[in-house]
Amino acid sequence: MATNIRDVAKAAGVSVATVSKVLNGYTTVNKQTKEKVLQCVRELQFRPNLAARSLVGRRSMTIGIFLTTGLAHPFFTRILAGMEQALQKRGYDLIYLAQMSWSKEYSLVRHCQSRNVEGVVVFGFDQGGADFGELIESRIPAVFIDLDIREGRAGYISSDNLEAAERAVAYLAGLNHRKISYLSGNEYSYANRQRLAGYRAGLAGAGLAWREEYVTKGDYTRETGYQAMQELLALPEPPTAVVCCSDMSAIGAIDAIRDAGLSVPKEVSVIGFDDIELAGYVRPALTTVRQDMMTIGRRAIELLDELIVDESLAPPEVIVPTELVVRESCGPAPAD
Amino acid sequence: MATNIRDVAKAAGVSVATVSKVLNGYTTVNKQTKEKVLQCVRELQFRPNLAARSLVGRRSMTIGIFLTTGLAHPFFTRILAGMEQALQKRGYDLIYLAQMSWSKEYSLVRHCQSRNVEGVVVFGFDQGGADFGELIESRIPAVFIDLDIREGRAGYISSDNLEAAERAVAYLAGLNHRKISYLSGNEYSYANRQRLAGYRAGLAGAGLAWREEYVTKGDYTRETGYQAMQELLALPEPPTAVVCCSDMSAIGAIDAIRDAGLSVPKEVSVIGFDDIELAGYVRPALTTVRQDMMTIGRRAIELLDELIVDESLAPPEVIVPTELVVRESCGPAPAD
DNA sequence: TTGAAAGCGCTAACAA
DNA sequence: TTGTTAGCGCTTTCAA
Repeated sequence: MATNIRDVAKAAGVSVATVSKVLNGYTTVNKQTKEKVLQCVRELQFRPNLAARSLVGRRSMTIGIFLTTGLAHPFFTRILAGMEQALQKRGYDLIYLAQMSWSKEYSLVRHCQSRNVEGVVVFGFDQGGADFGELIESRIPAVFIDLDIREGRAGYISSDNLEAAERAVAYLAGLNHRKISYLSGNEYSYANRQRLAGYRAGLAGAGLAWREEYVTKGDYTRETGYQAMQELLALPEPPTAVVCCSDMSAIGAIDAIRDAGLSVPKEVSVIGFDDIELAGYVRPALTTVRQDMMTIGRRAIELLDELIVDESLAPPEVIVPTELVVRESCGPAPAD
Repeated sequence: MATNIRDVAKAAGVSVATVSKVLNGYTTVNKQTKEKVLQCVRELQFRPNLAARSLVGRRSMTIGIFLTTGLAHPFFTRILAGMEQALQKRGYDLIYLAQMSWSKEYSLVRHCQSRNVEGVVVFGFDQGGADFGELIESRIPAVFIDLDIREGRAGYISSDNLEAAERAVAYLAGLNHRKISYLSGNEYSYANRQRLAGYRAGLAGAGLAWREEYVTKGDYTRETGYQAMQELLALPEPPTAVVCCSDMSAIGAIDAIRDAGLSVPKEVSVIGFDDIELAGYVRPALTTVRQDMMTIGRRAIELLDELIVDESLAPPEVIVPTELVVRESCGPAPAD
């Protein structure tokens, strides 16, 4: 069986209370006693049982992560990798809340409580896709990724989508493009809405008019990217440049452009979004907006830790800068 | 605060013991009492506190996952996605054991015990890279992925690497290749060793001689793939076909072939391993061995569950079949 | 068929 | 400065 606090107490010749005090950093312990206890802890490789500890109201050092996107999300690994260092540094383990199914029956809050989760990271929800009222009310600290919820003890973190899209448009305008389109992602996605706003701002900044028909619908996938691009190309005045909501949709768009007998970037320039691994491998290599998902993951944990530690902390909002990665899919606007 | 068993007991007008019995499926409860209790549980959305439950020796419904590869591993997401369904179905949550650093101080066993983890899946270790003696001794159920440990309550699961490499060689031999090379991954990787053995078997099956110089060193990465291929091409009698230990190393090899002024598959055929997303996107698209990581993930959880539930179960060994995905990177051997 | 009570490993209030 | 003890939420033995 695992060693417990009584084994340590016995070995050190003190009471369990003393061991507990040493372990919890109380200063009212004699220095020598403390040393003795610490040594026994090391020798026995004692680790307090976290179930027992959290049962008495102490910290469980557990952070939950909750997703709907499913694990298949292209970013998930990078976010997790970013979280890893922060988790280790602050002593948390991450529990993947798999027992969910977003139904009436299921309560994320209950799940967290039953597991003594100290805080939760939520990722992959669209606006209006789920009701987080219960979570907010419960006052369980929460950090949302890519969803602008900021209330009670819940805050959020996301890339600077607005600025990124604006810059993408400006970059294209600098290449003399005047017919610039935006290939949308999921309509209710916060990130997509921000990008759309950035696109609009970029247009304005470049002195270009907003054209309803230049904004298509889609859902971030290659398939809808392909389809949307086809529609764009069928327009009386097709765009010469497209800002895409994701790299996958950009790849779909490029396929459509190619299938229409046109070339990228000669006749149409394409900018992706995300900079997934694929972006550098496809031909032409994608010029794209790089999202710093490692930083987002790391900061998410840091924010959550702050929310956990400080009950009265104002709900944070963190916007992480992006980077335009110039590769081969954009070129000067073709002469009319 | 969260509802507890006493709230339920009060609401149902029974004792906590009765509620507990209902919750744990005891049959010694009056049917009406049971109904009443169940209804209160639903209404209050009661979920037993798992910390308390596991403290009294009951199940924690927690499975740990432990990696050294780091999260960046290309398969990790797919494995996790495979695990997801099995976890949900069997009622487990997955805890990512982040507090590790493979040092003398750290004890995976203690970590598991302190978190009341019922079983652990281990992924990303090379043979001899770590000592799992303590884990085996502890009798904590464990399932290793891609590492052939089978002892006590620990078993493993992996792709059929041997058969896969053998088939790859046979495929190439069928294309009339007689100078077939193996581009190695990490020397101490179990998967790599199996593939090497498969390569050898394939050679034998095709009546080809083993040539020391046709087996290179590497570590699965694009960089070492590039380098190894360069060495191969510098040989007096360079191979006309290469079986690679991974898709990334295959991509590196293709780069090297191209940089040497040769073409794939015209002058050199290349087979990858894994079938990562990229494999279908590079030019030429990679012919490769597809590993079914979703199945590996799912089965890993299922195996672990069986080990947890049945104390005396023999340590399992599961080999998952692979599939040769034929794309564009292999062709007939060039005429001499 | 039900309930009272002990105890899992730990922390913290209180007493010594 | 140290130890005794109650109690966290739950399960389980034993008695009713």
